[in-house]
Amino acid sequence: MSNRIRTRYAPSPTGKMHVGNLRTALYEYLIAKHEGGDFVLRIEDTDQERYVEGALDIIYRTMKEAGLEHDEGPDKDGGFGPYVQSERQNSGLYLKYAKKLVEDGKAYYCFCDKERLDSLKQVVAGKEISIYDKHCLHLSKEEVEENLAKGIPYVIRQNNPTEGTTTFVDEIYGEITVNNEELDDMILIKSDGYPTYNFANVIDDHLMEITHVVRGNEYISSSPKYQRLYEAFGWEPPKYVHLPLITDENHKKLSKRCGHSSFEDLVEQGFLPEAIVNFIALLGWSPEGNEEIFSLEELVKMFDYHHVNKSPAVFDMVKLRWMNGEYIKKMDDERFYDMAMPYIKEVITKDNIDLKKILDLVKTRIEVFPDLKELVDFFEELPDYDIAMYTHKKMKTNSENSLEVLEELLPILEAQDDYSTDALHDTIMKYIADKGIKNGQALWPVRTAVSGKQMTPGGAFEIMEILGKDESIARIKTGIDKLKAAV
RNA sequence: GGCUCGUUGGUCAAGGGGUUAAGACGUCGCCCUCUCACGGCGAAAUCAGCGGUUCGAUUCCGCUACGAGCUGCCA
Repeated sequence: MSNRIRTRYAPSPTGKMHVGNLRTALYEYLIAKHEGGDFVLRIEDTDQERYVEGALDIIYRTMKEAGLEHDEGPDKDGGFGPYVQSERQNSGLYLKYAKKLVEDGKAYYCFCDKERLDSLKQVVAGKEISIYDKHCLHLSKEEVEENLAKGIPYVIRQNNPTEGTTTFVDEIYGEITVNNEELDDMILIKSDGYPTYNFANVIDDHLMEITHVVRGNEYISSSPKYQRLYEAFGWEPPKYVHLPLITDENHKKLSKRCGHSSFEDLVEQGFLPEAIVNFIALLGWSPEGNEEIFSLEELVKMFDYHHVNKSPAVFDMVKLRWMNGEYIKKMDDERFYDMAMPYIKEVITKDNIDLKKILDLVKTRIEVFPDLKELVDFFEELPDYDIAMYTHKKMKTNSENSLEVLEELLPILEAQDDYSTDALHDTIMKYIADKGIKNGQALWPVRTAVSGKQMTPGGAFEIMEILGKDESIARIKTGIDKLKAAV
């Protein structure tokens, strides 16, 4: 075997891609690419019951969007195919290896039916558990042959010792030892002839020469059994890298219900793939310096799995939002316009307005695209605002002096045709200087009149430029009317 | 219940016998400013608890508590 590093991402086609799985895929990719190795995609579809139509497309699409390009996979033969377990199964591959274990006494046929298995179950602490009692291990070779000949459904189970201990080494958690009496005789081949994940994964990882098995923490307690499988075959076990769990804010496993458990959900909520990737890379791992914003290429350069954390990490949406905002701010304008346009069109339907200028205003003010809608809706239509908004202590404005300013400014603005930000700036600042007032005393009422909002992206000049002369004047007149009616 | 793993501010985390216990998000304050942001500056906030080892434990060991995972013919 060569020293070339090979990792694999081995999802089941059962639906959307969970962020925990995506992080696993990411780390597998990073481990391989950091060393110039191979990243393999293998589809584990041995459970036909859970197969979901279209799930395969989701896997391909998600990996593509996340930038995790695989070197080998169902669509890219690298000489270790097939890369789909159901196809591998067709050649009788798994059964062949299972039979080899049977011959060596490391596995055995089991003909126990559901009723007998159920009778083995017991309820402990409110949970149903069952440990197989090795009943069929004691069948004679003749009895087994006879049952097989009769066509009685069977499974093949691993034959684990009941004494002694089994130890395996995890790159993150170190040496882990368990008593063999804890090892259940897990099923290797199901009665439908398909292998279980537990078995197929060992066979395929070995056959595909996977050097680093990276997977979630939940497999750690099964690993001693895999270890025994490798030993039974006389194969060298891979390096194990078990990753800490990602939890929700309540420290519970991320569930489908929380709305941000899958890559798809996140994208739908307006998050950028590269921000998601960047964020999850930092869940359970941290680089050496103080930087936190990294491209995939940079992650490849810096990633070192030896620094992966042992403890679970909370998936913090607030920080993800911040990070997404950072990506938006750095995004080049064209891509930003493209991505933001569908959202702004939801709230602004008039066509005599420069949407790109509005988007420029909003770029540093949103963390996620849908945020922009409520920021810019006033461009579409002046809200029916309360004139209390004209009163601002710090600006030293109130209804009376706001009305005065607007009435004085109205003819000046009506006389002006150049509504560029610069021109507006010059004329209004001149008015302010001549009158000898603070900037805010004029600018606050004007901004309020043209926007009808307390807070706006951009100031009075920018808003008026975008609105244009007619609409600006109309809104100022509306402001004057509102104020007159109240004074 | 059993087994396994984990526990540094609210969150992500660095550090690993002697440190003022990094940094980031968030929070709060100040500056900038026509508002909101951006940007800049600053502050509050952490070693789960108890024992042990040691001149000295956040760091090593043990126990407890809490959390999580596994205990499927799911992966």
